[in-house]
Amino acid sequence: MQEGGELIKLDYGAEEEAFHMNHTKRLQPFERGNHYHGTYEIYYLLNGQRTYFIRDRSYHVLGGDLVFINRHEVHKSSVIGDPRHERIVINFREEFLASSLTLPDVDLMSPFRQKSHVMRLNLRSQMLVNSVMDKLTRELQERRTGWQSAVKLLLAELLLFAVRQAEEADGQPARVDEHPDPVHRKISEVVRYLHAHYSEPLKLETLAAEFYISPYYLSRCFKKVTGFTFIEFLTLTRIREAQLLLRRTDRKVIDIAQAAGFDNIAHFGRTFKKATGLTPGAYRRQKDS
DNA sequence: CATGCTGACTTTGAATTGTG
DNA sequence: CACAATTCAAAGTCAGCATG
Repeated sequence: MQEGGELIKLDYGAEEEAFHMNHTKRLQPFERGNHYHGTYEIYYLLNGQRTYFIRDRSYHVLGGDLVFINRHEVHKSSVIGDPRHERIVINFREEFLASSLTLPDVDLMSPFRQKSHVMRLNLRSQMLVNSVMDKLTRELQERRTGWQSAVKLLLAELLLFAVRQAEEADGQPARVDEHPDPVHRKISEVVRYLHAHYSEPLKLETLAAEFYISPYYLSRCFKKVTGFTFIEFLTLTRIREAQLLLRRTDRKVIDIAQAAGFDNIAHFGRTFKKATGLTPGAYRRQKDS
């Protein structure tokens, strides 16, 4: 991972903390490897342009766009054209707001559940977001009395803004374009296919045949777009489904393994433990995260 | 750009044995 | 009985290098 060209980097708190903000300006190409986590993420691109892969498609993100990524959603940003860009990333946990702020008339988390992950803002809205970001930065830097409350309130303000913005945009769809690169579109199709068929036996070769491309090419393009290898992605999808079923149902582990696409329990257990650190049974008994 | 080959590496499945 | 761990060979994947 290249680190050159960073001009501003403000980090507050470790990854595990409830709230985390990072403002970075880059001149050199930079790829943050694919990942997913239990925190909500707000990505604000101040200028430049990026490709952002989220869940099953690539977005062409421009300066002034706000991106909302739900917990556990797979995402990865990468270069498109000019590598220079400036961006703010905010991560926070559910409890951060929920534990101290109850707003009965609005659901602040709704922006994370929208159909489109990217919100394109007009200049006026961008100014508003900029000012909230500035205030957040200042609070985090100066840490004056009550700064933690101030951060919560500012985050709530940002989210409330997004909720309203989403409502307005509902009328006139300010659609964010599908990614221009045909390879990205193709891989989006493949990912959607995987999301629909993970419970069946799948291998690269048949998948490639399904989409009329060579397995070699598919393997490479898939990695380039999603940041995951084919197997990594497929396993991730299956494990997450299994986790869901373990949490939400009381079906037997064997059935769940089957439903998630593992036709071999031994292999399922092994893979599950590697991915989550727990055996399926232990995971079910824990029931947090 | 799309593809093919190769060899190192990882994943998978069946059988078996262990645990509560 | 339901689940977990281990072992081992076969099957599958993937990065690097090569090609039209």
